[in-house]
Amino acid sequence: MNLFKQRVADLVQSALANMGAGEDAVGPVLELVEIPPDEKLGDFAVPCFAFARTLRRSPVQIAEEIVAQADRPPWLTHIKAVKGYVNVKLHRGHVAQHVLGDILRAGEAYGSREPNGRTVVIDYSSPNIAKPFSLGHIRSTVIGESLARIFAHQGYRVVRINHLGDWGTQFGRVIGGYVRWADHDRLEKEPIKELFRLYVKFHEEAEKDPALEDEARDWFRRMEEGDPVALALWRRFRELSLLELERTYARLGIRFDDYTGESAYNDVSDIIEKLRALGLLKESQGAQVVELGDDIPPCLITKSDGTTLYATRDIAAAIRRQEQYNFDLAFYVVDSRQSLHFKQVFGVLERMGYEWASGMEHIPFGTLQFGDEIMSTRKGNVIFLEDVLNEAVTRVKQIIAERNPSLKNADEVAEAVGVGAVIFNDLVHNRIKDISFQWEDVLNFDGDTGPYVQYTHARACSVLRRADEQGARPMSDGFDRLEWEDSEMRLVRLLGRFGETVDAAAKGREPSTVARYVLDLAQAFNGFYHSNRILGSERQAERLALTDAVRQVLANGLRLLAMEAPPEM
RNA sequence: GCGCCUAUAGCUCAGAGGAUAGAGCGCCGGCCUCCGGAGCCGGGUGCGCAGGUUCGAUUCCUGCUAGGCGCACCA
Repeated sequence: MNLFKQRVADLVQSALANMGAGEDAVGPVLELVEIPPDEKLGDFAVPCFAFARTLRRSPVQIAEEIVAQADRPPWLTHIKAVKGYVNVKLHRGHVAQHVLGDILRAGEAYGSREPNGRTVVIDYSSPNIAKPFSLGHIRSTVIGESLARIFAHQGYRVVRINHLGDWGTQFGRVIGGYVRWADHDRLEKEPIKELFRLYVKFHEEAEKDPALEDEARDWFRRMEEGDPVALALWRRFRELSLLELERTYARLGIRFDDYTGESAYNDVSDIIEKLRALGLLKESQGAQVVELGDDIPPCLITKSDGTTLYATRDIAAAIRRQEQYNFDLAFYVVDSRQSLHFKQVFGVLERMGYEWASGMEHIPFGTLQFGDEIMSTRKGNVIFLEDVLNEAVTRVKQIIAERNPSLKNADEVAEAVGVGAVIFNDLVHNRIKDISFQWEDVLNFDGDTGPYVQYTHARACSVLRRADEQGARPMSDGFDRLEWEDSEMRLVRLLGRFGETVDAAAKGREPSTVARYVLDLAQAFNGFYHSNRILGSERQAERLALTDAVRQVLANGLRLLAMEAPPEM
């Protein structure tokens, strides 16, 4: 639809020029073009209030003059001045031909852009290993993956990075717990759960006996110094955890390109040397810091005991990523509570003189809350992602058994729909808002949910399948020669907005824009479906084409959300 | 104390300066021997408060109120 939007802008622009108001006087019209609130008014509208000052006439008059001055090209059927707006209706056949033709031609690539030669590296998910993958991690994981798909669709080369939390004092605690209380049988059978138990127990005991924290710090110091005993334990924990993690990612349809974790950056002496050489490093209370001006607190580079901090490793990681991938943009899909941390990291990189630091961006998201409490791994107050996925899949299986017992691949479909429900429930929310996790929301599949969208897609597939069985063929060309009805055009217009929806999602780094769009499209199609006959109608061929276009765009949208689109469910 | 984020319908949330502010959940009432009822249609009280910018503010700015979060050796 951008094509038509541009045409409308050009039309009005040249009408204004005829009236003696060139672009230098009134500015670009394109930015003003909008979609009227009521479709009866037209496809596009240009408000004329902004021209009133320079033209020294009322908006109502200006709109009328524009209408009088404007050309009447064949793609336009109606141009009218209403209360200071210029309202334009497009030739329905031209629009349908443009939109449906594009969808048919592009298929999976509909709504995408040509490769732009730019690279974006996206750091997301990045769980602490040796802790279970809790529900708290799902936001970063699904938002990051969706952004990866959206940016790939926008023509970027995307590098998916999982910056594993495989280093740090939490391993000191796990080792501390391991040497005291390990259940070796259980460690073999349920490694993650056992390691987690040790971690939680250690944390609880340390609240009673603060000396334990010193012991944990000591274990971590030994790791950093290369102590073979500490490292062997650490390596085992890491391997066990990674196996579990990869199984979960497989369920979510995610494959990372780079699993370089924090442990790769435990030697940051070169960074520290560079900071010192640049004169950025200052000593403060025994620690080394970089000062960042009056607005934000200094960034801590090393602790007083000489060990490194998260920020230091993030700085090292950023430099390595730039060297390895030569990125234009680097996203960090991380909890909004860490925004100060990223300001500090980016600030240090800028002060180090790295121009590419301007392409670094923290993509914050709100906290997932459970009831009134924030989920805290330390307190053991967590819900495991696997449990949520399993509950959702079980619920889907029940529904399939009730309503579609003859479905083939029922288990596979239940997995796609159950997992999709969980993903969608997260992505449909604006990412910056806090989400309160409710079982009844995740396990409800009516209304604005993933299964609703998938169901609509399956329904469209079902219609097309039946048509095929009857030998009915969708129309494939010549859409411009038809008279299109209101209800059909409503769908065509919506289909035509998919590309700009993906643009907006990319620009705002906001997957929920796509989630909202697929809901709108599903809703519009279901409305159409219930009030219009497709098969057996006089308009069967064009409505089948419309159905196929809806199927395609829903599938494309779901894919950008990292969801499956099963043809039956 | 300083800083960041949030405030829209009973609840969960859309609305990135424009014409009567929209969905879903829940509640009530409907849906054709026919393409999938995880569906469709109907029913409504709302932009936290006060200023400002603008032809026009739910949207931008300032202040206030309320909630959440962060602020040196955790990540």
